[in-house]
Amino acid sequence: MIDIEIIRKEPDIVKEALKKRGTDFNLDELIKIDIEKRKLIKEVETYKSEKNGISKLIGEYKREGKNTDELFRKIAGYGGKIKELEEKLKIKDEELKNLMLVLPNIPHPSVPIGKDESDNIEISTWGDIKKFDFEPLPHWEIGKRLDILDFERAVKITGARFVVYKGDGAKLERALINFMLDLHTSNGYTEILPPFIAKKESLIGTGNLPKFEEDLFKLRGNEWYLIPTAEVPLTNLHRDEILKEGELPRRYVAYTPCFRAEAGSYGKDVRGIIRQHQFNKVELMTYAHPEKSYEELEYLTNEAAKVLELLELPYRKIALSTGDLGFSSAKTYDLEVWFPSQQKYREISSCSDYEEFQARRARIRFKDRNKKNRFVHTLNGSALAVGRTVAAILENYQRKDGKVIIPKVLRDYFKGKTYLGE
RNA sequence: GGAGAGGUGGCUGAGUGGUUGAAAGCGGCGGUCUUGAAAACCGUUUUCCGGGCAACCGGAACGGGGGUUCGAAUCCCUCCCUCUCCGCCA
Repeated sequence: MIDIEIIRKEPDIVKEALKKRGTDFNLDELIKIDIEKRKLIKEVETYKSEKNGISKLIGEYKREGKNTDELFRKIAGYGGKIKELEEKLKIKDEELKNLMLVLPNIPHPSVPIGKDESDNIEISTWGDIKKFDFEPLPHWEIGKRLDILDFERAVKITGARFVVYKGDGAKLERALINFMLDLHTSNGYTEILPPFIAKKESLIGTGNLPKFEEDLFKLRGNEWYLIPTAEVPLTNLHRDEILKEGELPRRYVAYTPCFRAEAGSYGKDVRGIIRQHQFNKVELMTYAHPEKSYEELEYLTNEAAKVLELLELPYRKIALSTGDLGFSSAKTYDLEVWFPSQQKYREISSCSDYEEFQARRARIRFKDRNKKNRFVHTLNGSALAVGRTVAAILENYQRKDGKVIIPKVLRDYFKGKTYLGE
């Protein structure tokens, strides 16, 4: 949620932001409703104030044993009038809230303006793209050949877009999770193992609801959802809390599986483990001081990139354009890892600064030096999506003889073994 | 699944239908004292909304929603949640 004060005082900033995003949103309608709402508040509060005054007098008169008939005559009409106005106000208030919840965040000025992902800007690249003297196989072929990924049986158990990891495949997944957690916890992130189910309010807090319900797996009527990312429990860890200024930044890391309905992604990435209904991810999340927010975004993105560098996987860092930016985000960097079989970089991490957009929705504040309650800034980023990391390792570390080398930093987790599936 | 207890401010915990936004204690913050700290003492300390440059004024909130009443933390209804015991269980 953005600050309604900005809409009131500088609606053009918001309109400009919506235009940059290519979002169709009737801001004037929202402004109209806000004005009507405030008018109703004024009215109803005037009546209430008068009524409260008389009510208080009744109390005093009774205590002093005075006659209260006159006061009762005076107060008679107020109840109905107030009730009527309050009903109107409630409707207006709900209308306004519903609109505020589907209004996207304002992009940071540094975000490149563009209509979609084709306007994203490459910031940097890292690592040498390996030249193969043979045709590199896609990761699903390698997985099958080594007997570490089993798609057929996953279909039998559940259906499409699921996978069974087996033997060294399962071990690689587990090793990566441990490797990532070990790295981040030694760099100031506190490890959290949260619930993998979240309630509606939590998903409203992060911005997944009410707008993107179709992306989620819902359980038990309207109450529970499988988390689409650890961002949801991590951001709601401090929902409705007022933190101390000195406690910022608070940095958390969590491993969780992520569940996504992937509605509308039908022809995309149907093969392999790039796009699954369930995948593992290690997520970084920071509650930052507003003044340190963008510094923190760089720190967090670097932390994610470090994983790729230690795994010696070539990647590039891109800045998402306004047209590609997520609903809640003010600025996002994506890290994309090189996939030899596709001759393409593919997203493996997304690091975003939400500024106070989520904090406002989830009421996460801190008390500053002047004892004022202010909203924190929230940030998060994948570090990394584990399934995609497995895919990238299989493809980048494959050899002509069919063997796949285990990245050096993971060998300890494999008791010093050099190749997968042996 | 069965039985019971309870939801009040950062925490513990009082609360009579009428100056109770709420006693008291703890904690936090500021100060006095001290070389410094502790202790002691004094003061201060919920949040949101509307209006105002501001001082401030008004409204709202004692799990959520509804009701009774001129007036509800206090009475009634309903939903939710938490805890304890028994059963079952990783």
